[in-house]
Amino acid sequence: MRAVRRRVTIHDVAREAGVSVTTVSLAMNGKGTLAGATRVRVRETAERLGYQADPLARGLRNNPLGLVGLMLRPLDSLGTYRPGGVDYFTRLSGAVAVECLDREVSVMLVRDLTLLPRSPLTLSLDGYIVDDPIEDDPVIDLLIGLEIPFVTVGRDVGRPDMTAWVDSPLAEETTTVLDGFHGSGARSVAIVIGTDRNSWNLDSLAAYEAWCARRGVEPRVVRRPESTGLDGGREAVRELVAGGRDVPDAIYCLTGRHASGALEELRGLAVDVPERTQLVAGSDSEQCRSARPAISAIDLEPELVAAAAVHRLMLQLGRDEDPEPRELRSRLIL
Amino acid sequence: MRAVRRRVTIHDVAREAGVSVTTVSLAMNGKGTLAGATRVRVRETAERLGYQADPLARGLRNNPLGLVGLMLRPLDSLGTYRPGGVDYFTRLSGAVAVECLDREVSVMLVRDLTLLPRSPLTLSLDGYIVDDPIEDDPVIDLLIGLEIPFVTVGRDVGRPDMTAWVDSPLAEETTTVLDGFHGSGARSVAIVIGTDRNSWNLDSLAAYEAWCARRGVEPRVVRRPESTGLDGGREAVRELVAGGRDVPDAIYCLTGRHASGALEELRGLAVDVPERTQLVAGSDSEQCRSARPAISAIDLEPELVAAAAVHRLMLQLGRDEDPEPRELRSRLIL
DNA sequence: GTAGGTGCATAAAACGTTTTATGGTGGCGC
DNA sequence: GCGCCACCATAAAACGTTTTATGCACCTAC
Repeated sequence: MRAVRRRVTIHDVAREAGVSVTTVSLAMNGKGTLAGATRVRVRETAERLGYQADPLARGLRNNPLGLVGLMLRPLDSLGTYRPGGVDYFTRLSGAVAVECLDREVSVMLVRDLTLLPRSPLTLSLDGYIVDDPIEDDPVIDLLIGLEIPFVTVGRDVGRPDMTAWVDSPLAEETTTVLDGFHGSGARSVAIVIGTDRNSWNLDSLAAYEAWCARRGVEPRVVRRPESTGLDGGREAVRELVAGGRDVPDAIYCLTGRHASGALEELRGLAVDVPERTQLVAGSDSEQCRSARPAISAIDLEPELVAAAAVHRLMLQLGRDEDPEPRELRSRLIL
Repeated sequence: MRAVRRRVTIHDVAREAGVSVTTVSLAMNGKGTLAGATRVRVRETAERLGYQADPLARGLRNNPLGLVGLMLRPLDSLGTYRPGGVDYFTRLSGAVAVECLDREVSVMLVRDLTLLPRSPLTLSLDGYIVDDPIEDDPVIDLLIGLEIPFVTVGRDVGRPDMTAWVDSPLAEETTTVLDGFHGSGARSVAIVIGTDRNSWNLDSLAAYEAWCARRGVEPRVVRRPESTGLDGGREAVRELVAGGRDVPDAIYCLTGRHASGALEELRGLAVDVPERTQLVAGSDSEQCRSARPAISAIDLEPELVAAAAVHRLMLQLGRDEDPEPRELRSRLIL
């Protein structure tokens, strides 16, 4: 069972080159005051022997590991890492991995860091990408306390001074959807949002309320925990029409699962979608596409988000050079 | 920049509990001959201080890191890790990560291990999952040489004696698709496959040829490198009809990209799909779903594949207990 | 000739564990 | 009272690096 794992060590190189291990280390890392010739000779020897420093041993001395963590906070609060019909997270993690590969860095998916026992290595990583932190996220406190660099996707709304984040233009997206509703005649427009206090929910809600005020439309807001899924969507529709109130002309559900549940409930009420009531989801998923009729959704383009987030983190880690600004967008899928 | 990274070490626990570091180590790992009371006291102290052994330091002594690698060989040979419209890989890697999280193990995505420089840590991992190895895959040679445990998804067709693999029932899938074609009247049935020598291509081809022989149908096989994408699909159709040959009644394209290209070319030839010629893809992707008309595809259910592969690997690593057999299936999406 | 550099290389400590080999104590049989 | 064993605990070496502090040799200036 125990692997022999006999690698070429720094001692082998030192012996072969006739110098001390110190010299090898300095030569390989371009540090210290070594004669040019020595440096070259050592490097050639290392090359010849196929020497690569053991990252674990380096890591022991607080050197970077070439490994960053990705934390998907909504999945933490969802209580499951099996996101049925939530494409966003698999696409985001895939895209983050790809972006990092280009830079010789690897990615690990990491669960809520505040839960013990933590899986090993999590505190030894070079940095973190935290997707959709909640307000005053304790995970962020932990990272700050440990002085581990990080970038968030979506703001931590409790920390207005924090700048290390990237995000999609949520306000624009929301406005676009709502304008779309209005343009096709909808006058009573409802929004169904989750209960996690992250910027995705809060910024969307704020944009909705601002839009309503601008258009002189009465806001109709329903909240259901993200974890309620389809049932939550159904309940939301029931709440909207409770007490004999009108069925809205349009409903904007932030999550695909809520949208999917809402669609079922509307059909149960014999409401035609989209003829009588329009329905749009704030994030795309298989569930939306396979619903009948298919539910229009916003494609958050997690690939772009990932590229921006990784770039931002690599700048902090000193692994990317020029800060090349990237703009994020999103796109409505009909 | 340099983090202080002052964690609770084994020395802190030893001092606090009034014992030696050896004792702490033995107590935590359940080894050695310690008095029960001592063991309990040490563990309580450790718990109280929030001690968790540094995985890097443990790793130095050849202990497992709690980290496994995932290698997606088709992406290596595709030359890009940005698989446009290839859902399978993002879904698989997401699902593998999820399965591992349940076991307190993390996953890294790793590029072709035979390419230098290797990203750090890759040789220190506990094990690997290798997706769709090619025939006599050099990566497998490397893993065997280093005595690193691994499981493949899809067989290495050059190593019939190797048993550490899981796979979808490719032969069944192929037969189902072909029977479907035949049942709806298709008599001339073509297959478009890739050129990678992996079991996905080879087993599908073998099943196709067996089916043709059984049905007394003349095989029409076209090969195009996976990397040719849409263009390859178009070329494949042109090759099928070259020299004035009949347009097939049905075409089975293994990759979604080839299918997508084939669809375009068929439309260019004014062939109605699916009325005149049926088209099915061997793996599902966004591209298939968004094509007009949408292309039917096999859903390989990477989530199930991932569960099986991870379970298999964990058995090898001694982290899963009972070998609970899992069967894989797949499903046709229309 | 001595003091002070400069240029180059190295010994040894440190990082946080695990493991091997050794030590001490007390009880038991004779 | 001695030898032996069982029981428990520990010191020290080892893992493969990086870094700090030190050393040596030669040169230069006075």
